[in-house]
Amino acid sequence: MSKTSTVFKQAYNRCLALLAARDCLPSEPELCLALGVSRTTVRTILAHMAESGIIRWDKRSKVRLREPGAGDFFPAGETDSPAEIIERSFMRLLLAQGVEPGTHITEVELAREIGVGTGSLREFLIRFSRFGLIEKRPNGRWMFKGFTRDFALELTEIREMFELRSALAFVELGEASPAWVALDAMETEHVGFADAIALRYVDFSELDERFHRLIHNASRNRFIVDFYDVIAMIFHYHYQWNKADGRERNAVAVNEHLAYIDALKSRDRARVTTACQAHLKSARATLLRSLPRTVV
Amino acid sequence: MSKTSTVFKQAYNRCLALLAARDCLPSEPELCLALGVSRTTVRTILAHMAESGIIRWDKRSKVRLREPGAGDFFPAGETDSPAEIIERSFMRLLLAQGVEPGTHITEVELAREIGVGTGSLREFLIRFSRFGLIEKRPNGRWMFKGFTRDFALELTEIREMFELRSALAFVELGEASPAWVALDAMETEHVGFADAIALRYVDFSELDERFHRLIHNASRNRFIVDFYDVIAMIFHYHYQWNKADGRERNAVAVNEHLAYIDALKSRDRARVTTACQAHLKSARATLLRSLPRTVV
DNA sequence: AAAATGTTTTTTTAGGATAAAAGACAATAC
DNA sequence: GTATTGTCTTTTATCCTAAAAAAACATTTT
Repeated sequence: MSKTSTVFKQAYNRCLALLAARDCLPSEPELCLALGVSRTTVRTILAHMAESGIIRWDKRSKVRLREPGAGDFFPAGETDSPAEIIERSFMRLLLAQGVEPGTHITEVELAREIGVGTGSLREFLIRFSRFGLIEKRPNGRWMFKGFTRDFALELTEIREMFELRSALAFVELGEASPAWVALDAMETEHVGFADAIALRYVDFSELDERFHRLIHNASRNRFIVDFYDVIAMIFHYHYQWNKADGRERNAVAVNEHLAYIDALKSRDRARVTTACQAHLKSARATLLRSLPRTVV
Repeated sequence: MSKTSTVFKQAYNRCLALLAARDCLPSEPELCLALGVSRTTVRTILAHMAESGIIRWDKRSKVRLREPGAGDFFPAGETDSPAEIIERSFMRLLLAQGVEPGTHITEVELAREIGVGTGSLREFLIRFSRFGLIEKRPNGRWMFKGFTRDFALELTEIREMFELRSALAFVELGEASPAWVALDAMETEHVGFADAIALRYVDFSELDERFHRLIHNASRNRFIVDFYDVIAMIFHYHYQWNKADGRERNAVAVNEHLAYIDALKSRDRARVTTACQAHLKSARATLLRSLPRTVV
């Protein structure tokens, strides 16, 4: 097979949504900007819409013939790129399903199971191997190390080491650093969350990630910043499938963050150390508590 | 094209070397063991040797007909796997040639330059990106960040953090741990090096790597252990092309290692901290001193 | 003349084809 | 009966190719 047409399908769906609010479409270059794709793709979309009888397309006139229905959209499964499909399927396998540590698997087998080409899968596995959850074995085999208690402990050990160092580097930032402004903005966001926590608790993980990234950036060390990718991905997927006591957990985290922000603003290294360690300790406890039951 | 036959060519050369000392070859399974390849490959080698008139092969008899000459061996360039060629070419480009920070390059271009398929190259680049020296850009482009002073400082910052922690973990290892035995063996090796340093100073980098890996392993943290891969690769290639004052540098390092080993054996955390930091500080200085002249 | 459209060329991507290498099983020799 | 060889099947690594998407160029419309 050849390259998948997810760019086209996604843009097509977005274009249909766009059409719902208007009775004709703008010029091709304008559509390129609006949809974020090339003109080639825009023209493919227009041709497809004309063929489906949604618009009449003749040169510059692109008139809507009928209201686009639910059946005109490409289904959700088709609009995902192989990379997205792989990441989701793989993380589900790893975190939600909980693969036994030590399980071996071949690329071809996994590719067939997920329904993608071996090339895309291999690329993902190589990229993913730096997360320390899989290992390349001779003869193109991969070993799942499992999302174990050991993994969680090793991950949090590095996280605590890096974040404390970053937090202390944060304190040393000059008065003029934009990070202080960003920190203030985040404090406000956190306060907002504390009020509406019950309603929007799922969105908190996004704010959480931004908050910790802001701190890690203060280290001005690419290895520390990059390492947060590992943490962010694990937490993102892990919490997505373990929402059990998310509400209470996030309420606690918001308060810890606020104390942490307060400490940072005080520029007091001892206070920062205390607040940072307190928050990371509770984050570690949460992670450990929600480990898959199958592992020791 | 298809899979390269580097396994065959390498094994063929090794088999020729084997034949020089004997007048006939052993059984196929024995050759498999001796050469570390499958019987399929062994049989391909035997067939090739028979065709070249080096041996007469009939069932179990594999009699040498003539002394293998220099022309019978596959040339050095053909026996390297694409992965090896890529790694070497790329590191030369990066460290020896010194690419300007911010240089962009496409996969196809680089693949053509090195003379390998884009697939192999892409695989390498993805794996290599975790070293923090390159970055993937949209549209299959890659950006070289350059082997700059900043990179060296960021790298050594993490190294020092990780190694000190590992060294202190080493001290806590139980009396029965095999690491202590390994440490003793290494001490002996180091003493040997101190005597013959002038002759074998190039081999020291191998011992150096094993020594530091032994310490890092004590951390029992996969992220710390894995990170040493980055350091080892950088140092390996970097020193390979900057042998200027290798002799003196290694003499100093051997002595620092001996002091470091002594401190570890004393189980005295303060002494370990001092010895570890002293050695890492001088390693950092050496690295900084030998940075490409082109960068600031 | 400026902007849009029509057409062609280049680049990217994902998957597959193919030879290399490994492995499995059957047949044979010692 | 065990070790070795002959033959066949499976798996792997690499490169190639088709389609998708972007980009460039030419033409037309307002």
